[in-house]
Amino acid sequence: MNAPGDQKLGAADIAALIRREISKGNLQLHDRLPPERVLAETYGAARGTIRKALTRLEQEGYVEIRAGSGTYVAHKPDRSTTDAIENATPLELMDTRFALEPHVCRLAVLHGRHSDFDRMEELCTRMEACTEDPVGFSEADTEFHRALVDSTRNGLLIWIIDQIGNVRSEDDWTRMRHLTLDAQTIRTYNVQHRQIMNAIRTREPERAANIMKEHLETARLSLTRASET
Amino acid sequence: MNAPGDQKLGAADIAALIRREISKGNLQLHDRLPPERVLAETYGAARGTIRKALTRLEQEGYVEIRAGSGTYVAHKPDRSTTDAIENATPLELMDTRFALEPHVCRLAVLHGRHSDFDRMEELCTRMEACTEDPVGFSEADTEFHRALVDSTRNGLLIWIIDQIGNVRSEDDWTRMRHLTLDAQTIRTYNVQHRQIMNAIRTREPERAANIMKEHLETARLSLTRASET
DNA sequence: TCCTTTTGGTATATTTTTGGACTAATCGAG
DNA sequence: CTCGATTAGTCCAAAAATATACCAAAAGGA
Repeated sequence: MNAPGDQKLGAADIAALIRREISKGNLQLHDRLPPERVLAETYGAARGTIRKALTRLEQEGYVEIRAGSGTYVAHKPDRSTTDAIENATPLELMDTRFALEPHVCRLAVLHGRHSDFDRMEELCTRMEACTEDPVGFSEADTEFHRALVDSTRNGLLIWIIDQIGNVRSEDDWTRMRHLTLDAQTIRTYNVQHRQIMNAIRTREPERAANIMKEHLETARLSLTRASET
Repeated sequence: MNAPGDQKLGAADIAALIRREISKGNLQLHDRLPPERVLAETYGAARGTIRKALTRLEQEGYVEIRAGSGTYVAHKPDRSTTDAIENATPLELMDTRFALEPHVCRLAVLHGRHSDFDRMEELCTRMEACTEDPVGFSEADTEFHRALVDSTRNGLLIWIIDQIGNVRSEDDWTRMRHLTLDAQTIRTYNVQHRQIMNAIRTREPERAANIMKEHLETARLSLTRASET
């Protein structure tokens, strides 16, 4: 494990290593870490050094030291961005989109500008030319939803949906999605996209939101149908 | 990256390299960077040069130099996560909650368990005891909304709302929020929370969502009223 | 229960490491 | 050539790390 090139580790280094193990989740809440004397050996340092590192981690709230008993993890791992999103199941993603996108439509009505809408209709046109090209359609579709949320001018929403979109563009999800994309489904989507655009143009927030819900419902059906195959 | 053909690096170059490592996150907060003598060797420069670079980085606030101890990173890497959320305005947060929380209610009806609902009602009781204690109420309120989203069992949603909640617990936002929390407002909130709970208990997703919308509308009004003061 | 082992807590003398400061020689471009 | 930056040394003092010993609380087995 310890390669020959292991340099000397100071208390700060060891603290950083353990802190990272905890943040990463390798050491979970209430886990007991090895005795100081063992840690000393594994890290190749003296016990006093380990002790300094642990004392520091205790002050930072990462661990709790109980005399005679041991040292215990006392800190929840940070759920990192990537973890939360990468571990999300397709259904979780779907539910999240169900929460966000209809309201995004409402906000688009409120805050969107003509130039935003022009761009979105341009993408609609592009999608309509892709009836026989699922991959091309999928790309344009992602861009469309991205443009939609952009038009809300809400940086937080944009960021959230961007994160979600990053997953959607990979893995099984994409593959599964492409399976469901026959010409008929694409035509349905295109109609819905146009309807959404019209509702936004005519400043009808609730109608836009409702069509988006239908749109997502259609997508969810395709998804479950595909996963049953 | 630094191929054998590394030409002579000046103090400014080395400072730039290290600065970049820190910004990129390869060197994280509290990490100790190698001793000056080692850096001198790895960068192929004399110790005095390294020293100049480090001194400069210290003045810029990237590192902290402790005599006899070492040089430590004292700068958080730019994280898009925290940036997007920390720069969010209260109104953006509000719109995002408007998107998420009503749908969270629907999902709570679908996926929540009795134990979840018990916990939420316990929090309702706690809030009702805080009519004259805005701070206590606020804490319980945050926990309530957290418990609500927990009951959806959707890790992605939980993470998103967790992130948003972390901001909400700080800064002007909290201060502004407390200003708006007179006893009357708290009573209104409590009634709404109870109504939401009832709708979830009786498995009425749309009713729960609608009451949550009202609840958020109330909160938004309080907010705008406060910001006009 | 009692006894042993394990574990953290403390103390201390010693050695090593590390940054701080200074200097003279060297290199490079204007 | 001159001027600035760089280099390659040296010595210093503070900080950290080591090695060792002993104590007290907790845990576990007989």
